[in-house]
Amino acid sequence: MERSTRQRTAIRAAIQRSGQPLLAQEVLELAQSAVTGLGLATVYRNLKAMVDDGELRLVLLPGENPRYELAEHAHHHHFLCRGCQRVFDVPDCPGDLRTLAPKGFLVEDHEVTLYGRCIDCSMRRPPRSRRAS
Amino acid sequence: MERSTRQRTAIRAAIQRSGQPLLAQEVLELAQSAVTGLGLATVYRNLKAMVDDGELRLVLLPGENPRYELAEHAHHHHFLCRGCQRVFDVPDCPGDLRTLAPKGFLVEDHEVTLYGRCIDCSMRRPPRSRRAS
DNA sequence: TTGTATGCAAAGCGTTTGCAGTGAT
DNA sequence: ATCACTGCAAACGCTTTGCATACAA
Repeated sequence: MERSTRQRTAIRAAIQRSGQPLLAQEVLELAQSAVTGLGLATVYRNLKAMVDDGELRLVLLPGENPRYELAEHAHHHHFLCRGCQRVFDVPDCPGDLRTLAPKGFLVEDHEVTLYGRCIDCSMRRPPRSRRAS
Repeated sequence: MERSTRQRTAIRAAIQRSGQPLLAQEVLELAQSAVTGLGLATVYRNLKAMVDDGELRLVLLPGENPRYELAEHAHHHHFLCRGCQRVFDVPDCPGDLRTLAPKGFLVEDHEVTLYGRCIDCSMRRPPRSRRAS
């Protein structure tokens, strides 16, 4: 049976309050303000359990360590800000990408990641150039 | 100055012959047939040097270890086969994805990964269902 | 001969696991 | 009183680095 602990409550609250996909390390830091002495292994174990429960979703971006977000939202993608390294939800989806694959290949899923500057960082220090995307 | 060694030659040849993005471990195994005693550290050092030279391109897919491919081709994406774990080039590109991002966000780049079954695996053992993509 | 490249082993980094002790039920 | 959960430390898988030797120039 699954028990309700201060640790799990703090971990859930940290992700809920942040509103963004978080790294395990970020979850630890946020949750430690509620539970001093919280250990990283506990964070990992709870994150894994919550993903298995379907409460959280694993957010995997190319070359990035795993992040975790609430599993509320439907199919969506992510935006990684090169200024602050934060990840934001992208509610839209380019739609059917099946036609991109070579003939005879079956496309079951797709993943789209956008890179650039979030609204905060684009106002703070605009990039000098931007490749077309 | 950069030297031409049996090791580097074998590493380059392995990637050229395979025609697919390869993991460091896969490069090692292929190149070892030409250079017995080849070490993994040498593979990593050469891959890194060749990426810096612009000869190779790093292929980062969500949740996957880095792969390496020849830097010949223009902008393209990748298809990861769930049957054989091999990665294939996807020559096409959905095009402009800038409009997907929230207002005020600057999109500089994008990455698209398709998941499914390659032509070999789709003929060998067709999947029972396929989500729309 | 010179100094980059190599192979091995050790170190790093993020994540997972073993274990004895803690605490929710 | 149970037994799942916790914290710590050790183990893991992949990648990088230190160091003495080998070899391309």
